[in-house]
Amino acid sequence: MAKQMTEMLKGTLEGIVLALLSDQPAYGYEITARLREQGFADIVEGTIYALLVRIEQRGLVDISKVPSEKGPPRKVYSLNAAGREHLAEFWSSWTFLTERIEGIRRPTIEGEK
Amino acid sequence: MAKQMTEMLKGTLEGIVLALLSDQPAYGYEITARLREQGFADIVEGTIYALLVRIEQRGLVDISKVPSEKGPPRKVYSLNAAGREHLAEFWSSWTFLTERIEGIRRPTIEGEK
DNA sequence: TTCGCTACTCTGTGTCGCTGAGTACGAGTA
DNA sequence: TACTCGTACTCAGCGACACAGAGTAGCGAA
Repeated sequence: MAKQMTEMLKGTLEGIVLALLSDQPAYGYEITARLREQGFADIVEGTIYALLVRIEQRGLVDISKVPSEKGPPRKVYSLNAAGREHLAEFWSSWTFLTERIEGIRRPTIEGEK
Repeated sequence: MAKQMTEMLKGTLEGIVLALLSDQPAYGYEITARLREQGFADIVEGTIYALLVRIEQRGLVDISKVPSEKGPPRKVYSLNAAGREHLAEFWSSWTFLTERIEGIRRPTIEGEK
């Protein structure tokens, strides 16, 4: 899906993961898998884990270790109050951006195609 | 509009500028002004010029110098064939991303708000 | 024992937007 | 003349983020 995607994901991937976590708690490997199902086929595992470390250090999530039947223990992340607030800000920024871009796209629709 | 915006603009700002240029040729200062009008109030001039240098080096735009009544000569950028193709790819990536994100947002709408 | 899946960690790299300062030109004003 | 103001572009350095790629570790099946 091209290198453009890599750049576009900067900033939005974090919001996407927070949104997933707001639906229900999850651990890294699971999040990666879920993203792949949802169409982000070439998301890199390392990227997700790094992102999770980041949002943990910022205090947006709570963590609990849960033993796994298969493999090492899971670090389960759940969104806390700060995380929900951050997510709300993300949605507001995202809405702002999409509205502007649609505004720019509109007059151009004839042009491309 | 927060630091989130800075990250979100990565990758998309280039598409936005290409879209503006596909509407009509323009020079740096003008593009900056136009973006500000359209709501991107705190876009930094230096960012736009750097971006223009980049897309020039990638051969997405043609350039002509036009004398200005007020100030230094203008570097007018116009989208060429490669640029239009790149723009089309941008729209396709953008559409992909917005669709996924809306798909994730939907089940969460109750949650935030 | 080896293979494969689960699950997480870590170091280094490139790209991008921002910061902040600088250059340069012309017109109006004191 | 000297000053300021608006136009127009340049540049060095910084921080944040996604990716590349390799490594560690646990478990079950062939």
